Amino acid sequence: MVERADSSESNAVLVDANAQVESFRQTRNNRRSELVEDYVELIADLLDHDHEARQVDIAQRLGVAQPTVAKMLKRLATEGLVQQRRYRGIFLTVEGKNLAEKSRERHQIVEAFLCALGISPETARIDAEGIEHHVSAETLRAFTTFLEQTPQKGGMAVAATVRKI
Amino acid sequence: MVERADSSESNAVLVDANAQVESFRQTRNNRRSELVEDYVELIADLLDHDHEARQVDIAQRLGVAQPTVAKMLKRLATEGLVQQRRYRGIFLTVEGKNLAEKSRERHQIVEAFLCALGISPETARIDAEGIEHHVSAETLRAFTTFLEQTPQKGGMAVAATVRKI
DNA sequence: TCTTAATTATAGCAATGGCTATGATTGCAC
DNA sequence: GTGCAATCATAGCCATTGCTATAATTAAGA
Repeated sequence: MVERADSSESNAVLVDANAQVESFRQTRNNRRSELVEDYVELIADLLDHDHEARQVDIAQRLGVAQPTVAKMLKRLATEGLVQQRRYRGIFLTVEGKNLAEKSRERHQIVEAFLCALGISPETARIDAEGIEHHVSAETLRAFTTFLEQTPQKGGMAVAATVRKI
Repeated sequence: MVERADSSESNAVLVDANAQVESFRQTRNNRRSELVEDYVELIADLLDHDHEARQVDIAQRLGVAQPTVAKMLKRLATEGLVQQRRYRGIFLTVEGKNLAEKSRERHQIVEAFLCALGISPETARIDAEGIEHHVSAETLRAFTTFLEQTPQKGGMAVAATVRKI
């Protein structure tokens, strides 16, 4: 190891390296599962609403091309989350349904929480879409607690949002 | 367009498709800039602390291999965010410093906000690392407002965190 | 000075997530 | 039943972000 400027030369404080690397690793892991969660959540919504989930609709809602969806669905099928019959719609397996339900609940809590903070519904919707995948169980509990403690704004929002489907 | 089950057959409510696609697009955009922000923020921290930022240190803190860092630094250099001299440390350009400062501030507000909600410091650190990149200006303002309104917990946390460097 | 350890650069590979273009299939309408 | 429009499958491309292995360069110490 080459000698270098000692930290005592600076009054700057740095987060512990081991802790920081853990944060980055966790975040990279979350990033990898984000897409999967988005898909199953969207498929569940479409199934509830239209009683079927077609590739074209998924593609249109995600804003990507249909072959992109086809490729991802293959992956989800090999992971046992969806069941696809050629030229038929997509269906969720039990495991897929469980993941979808978990993701949807978390998504709605995050979105309701942001609304309860006074953030506009549009911004809350956009930000929740990105934030939801990085919210740990502990943070989700804190959000829920906050919502319960502010019924004047949050309570109704949760009720309205959680009961959306 | 093939006729399909009408939505009136279900009491499920679906978010407007145009709005939803916008959320997903925004999130994909955010994901693309996440890494850049992580790098410049980390480089700024290392420069403040050690007066130099070496590839090996960046790699160690991010938990990735050194060639991964080398490749990314090339990209940051072509984007005008860092200046690298072969076999020398990395330095931030003015533009890089600005981005780093913005990212760092946002990061610290998010982390302090989570702490103020009663979330443990470890969890707050991990979750903030993932959440920060998906927090819009409006949401950041809401977080700041919340921190100012809860000085008993949040105020000190912000002060301590924001003044960390 | 000269060796050597640390650091950086580069080559090449894999997985992921996009895309366009095009062919295969299905199912409704006639 | 047949044809056509919609949908899905597949091929092949690109960019990104990770990796290992290895070469090149720097700088510290003997």
